[in-house]
Amino acid sequence: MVGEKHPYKTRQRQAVSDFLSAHRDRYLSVDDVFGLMRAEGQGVGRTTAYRTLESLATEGCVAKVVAPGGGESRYRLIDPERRDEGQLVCLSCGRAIPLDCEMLPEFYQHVEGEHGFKIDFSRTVLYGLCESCRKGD
Amino acid sequence: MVGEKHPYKTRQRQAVSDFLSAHRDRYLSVDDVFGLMRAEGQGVGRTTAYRTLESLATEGCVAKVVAPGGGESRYRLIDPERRDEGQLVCLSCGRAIPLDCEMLPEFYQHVEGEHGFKIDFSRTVLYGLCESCRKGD
DNA sequence: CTAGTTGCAAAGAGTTTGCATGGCG
DNA sequence: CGCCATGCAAACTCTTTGCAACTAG
Repeated sequence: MVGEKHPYKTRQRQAVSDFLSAHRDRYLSVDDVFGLMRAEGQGVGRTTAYRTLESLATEGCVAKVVAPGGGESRYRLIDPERRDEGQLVCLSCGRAIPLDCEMLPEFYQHVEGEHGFKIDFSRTVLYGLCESCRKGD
Repeated sequence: MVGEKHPYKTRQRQAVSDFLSAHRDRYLSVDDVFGLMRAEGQGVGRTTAYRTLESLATEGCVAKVVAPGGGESRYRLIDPERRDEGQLVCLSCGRAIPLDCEMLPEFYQHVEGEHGFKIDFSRTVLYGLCESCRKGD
């Protein structure tokens, strides 16, 4: 299970963790989690979905970001195996693509050093169009 | 006036444009616009404030940015004179800061050329901690 | 048994929509 | 005059909170 820092291990918390784990390539809204889990017969209350996702985000297991236009928050399990900085999300297909790029820390440090702003990449998403959507559309 | 693509030129639209123009250095919430304009005797309806700001953002004259938790949106007139593409938002104080940085287009082009992903900076916000919050906290 | 967890219902903040009125061209 | 813009009130969306019932340890 993902967030071990909790006193109680409940069915709901386990189920949300498993669900996130099964959808690592997407940022999911609370309603995605609520609705899809219910459809799979692994339902949890909406309030519980909010609380569990929020708590996993605070623990640092989950990246929480806001949708491009505003509106709902979205969550994605952080992969501890990879240096999980830099997430690209395609505005067309919605897929999250990890950006493994040597220029990223450079950019990161430049903004911190020259502009005094420390970017938090677990809260930041670069929105745009992925390669296949640019060709397809 | 800022957004010339509209059939009618109304007092309200003019007033909102002028107001944004007089506060180019700040990101304003709808309530800032609504409240401050009213205080100055240049009031517009709240609905009109929403509609005008949204329309200016769609036209590309105005940058729209959402608060870290997904709270209110904030708007700022884009300065065509500057490389005005990056939007920083502080996770602690919520302040939005324009990023005028020569490295930004470089980074942008690198990600497009080398990683095949075309970042849309009008939809992207970099979240993190601003200078004063890093010192203060 | 005790403290943390759940989930319904209600409250809350921010935003959008329906619709009658008013103003631009 | 026709069409679009305005603005009030109501509806809507997303999220948080109150609270009684439940459950892991």
